[in-house]
Amino acid sequence: MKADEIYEDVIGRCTAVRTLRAARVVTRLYEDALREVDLTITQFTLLVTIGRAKPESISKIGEYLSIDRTTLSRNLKPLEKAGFVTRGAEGEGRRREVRLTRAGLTKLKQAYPVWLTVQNRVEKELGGDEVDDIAVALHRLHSVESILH
Amino acid sequence: MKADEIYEDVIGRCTAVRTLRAARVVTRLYEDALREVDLTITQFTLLVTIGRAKPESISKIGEYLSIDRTTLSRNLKPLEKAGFVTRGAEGEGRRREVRLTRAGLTKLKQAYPVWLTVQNRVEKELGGDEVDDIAVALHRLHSVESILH
DNA sequence: GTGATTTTGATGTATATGCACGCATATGAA
DNA sequence: TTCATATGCGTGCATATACATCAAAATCAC
Repeated sequence: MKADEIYEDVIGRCTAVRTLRAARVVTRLYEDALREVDLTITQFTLLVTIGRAKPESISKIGEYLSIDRTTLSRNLKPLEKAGFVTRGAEGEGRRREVRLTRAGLTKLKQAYPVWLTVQNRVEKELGGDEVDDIAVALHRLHSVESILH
Repeated sequence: MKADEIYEDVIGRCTAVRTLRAARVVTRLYEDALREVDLTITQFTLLVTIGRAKPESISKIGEYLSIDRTTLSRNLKPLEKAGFVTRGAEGEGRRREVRLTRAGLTKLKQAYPVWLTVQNRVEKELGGDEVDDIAVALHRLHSVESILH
């Protein structure tokens, strides 16, 4: 196969190229804003997910966000250190409940308006319908993983 | 604002949550396959981009892929070490042309069928139209960055 | 041509990501 | 009960990501 044909094919339709590039762009937009409240977008997401789900294990968080548990094990450390999240004591069995602390909730409430500003800006620029399309498409993509495995 | 309202709002429509989750899923799909030829999806993408664009600087690669030049500076190291990519000699000015070597092209040709298999599988599972929607939506998203900055 | 500005690049630091692996725990089978 | 299997967790390792900062080079203004 000609090299040029490979280049055009991959650049022309690789889903990974597009998705990863989009992820970089989106990450930068949200991180730019959230820096003001000293949170990364992942940390913000984790605070929300933990507050909402009160997960009985980090593995559960991982299922929802499609993050490997070993990654989460490390992602939680800055949040624990900052006192935004607590985990069940080490001794009580293997499963360790994850909980949002009062300080974590305070931080979340402080970060929410910042998130809202970026979110609204992104939706406005993309157009509501388009955001819906992305939502549907990405949700579908999320489901694909289990199908393929 | 009630905590529950924050949770539902963010989980319900955060573009970053959706995009990053999609990126993790997609990354895993492609990396699973490409492991066979000992490349990450980013490395594969870089080989294609460099081969095609023959970029006169890493900054140019970054523009196309929306990757920070400092990130690229490091991402290229494994590829240089493996002999897939060369850079203009250190002495000849600040800009250093990036080129795909013969070994890099060989590796790319070896990896292409592997990529093709995943790509076709993903497109089949998502459906062609849907992939187009994603493409359009993500391309639009890519443009947003410059609008907002 | 010289000086100011911009562009380009690399390193320090910190987070994010996940695989391989080993360990602890919980569950089920006999 | 005891052994085998499932599940849950953390560390070692490697890559990915980008900001702040410093240094070098290129470009522009005059």
